[in-house]
Amino acid sequence: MPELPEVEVSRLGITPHVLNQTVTKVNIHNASMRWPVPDDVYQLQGLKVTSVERRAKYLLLGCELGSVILHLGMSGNLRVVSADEPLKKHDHIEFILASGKALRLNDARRFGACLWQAPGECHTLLTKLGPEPLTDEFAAKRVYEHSRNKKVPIKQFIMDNAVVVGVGNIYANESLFKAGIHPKREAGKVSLKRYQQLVPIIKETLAAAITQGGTTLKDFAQSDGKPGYFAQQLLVYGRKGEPCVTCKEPLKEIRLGQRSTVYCSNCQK
DNA sequence: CGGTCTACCTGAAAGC
DNA sequence: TGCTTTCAGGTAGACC
Repeated sequence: MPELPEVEVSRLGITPHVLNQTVTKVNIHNASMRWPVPDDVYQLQGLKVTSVERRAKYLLLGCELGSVILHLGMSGNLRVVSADEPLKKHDHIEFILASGKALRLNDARRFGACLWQAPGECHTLLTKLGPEPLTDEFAAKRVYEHSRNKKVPIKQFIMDNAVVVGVGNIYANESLFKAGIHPKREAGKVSLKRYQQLVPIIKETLAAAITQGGTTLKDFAQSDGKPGYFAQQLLVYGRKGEPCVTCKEPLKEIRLGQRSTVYCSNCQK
């Protein structure tokens, strides 16, 4: 999926097309996403989109009757196209805009979601989320304290939404490499000093990826269809066996929580 | 409670 | 060449 940078790039891309636009029609071409898409989503029809926000990897399109919640899963992406453009395979949901354009959610694997949240409500999916990584709430001291007595490997720890949201497999691998921390190290045994290095690195890595338009591996595209360019800056992800950029040792790969984990055994301790 | 594992789904790539 | 297996950006929910 799109990790946080890709979702934020999507938000930035669609906002000028969607914000303050009236949604003339909602088309649900395939309602079987991760959860069935509720008919509530049709409430957006005829209303103006008054906000386009992001919480973790969720996007929220607000109107006076509530908000549509979108999640891109592993393979989802959002595109803004002319409404008369033919649908592509896996274009499951579309929001036709008064401007003549359409916002389309394409998601081959359908791990994504489209849900509804009434005004003043906070969807249960959003209530248990930890701090946003790009805010001051995500601070080394807080993460350090949260990590005490945790035996889980540091990589899985920073991918836990209760610790910090939005850090997925790519950026977890990248951040740990830059911080020189072995991905398997117990979270509870990482010192405050090392969290003080890691936390800013996570923030910088995510921020840089947003600036680059995100990471395009295969599915992800920006809302105008162009790829993101951060993949060119990946130091370890997808580079198993290739030389470490620092010491030239071949990078190793292990599996943690069934996710591919690439690191340098020489530089990461 | 904390920790681990499965399940959801399509399609590209690797393996045979 | 073609069939089979593996793997992929996520994460809720089941299970121990």
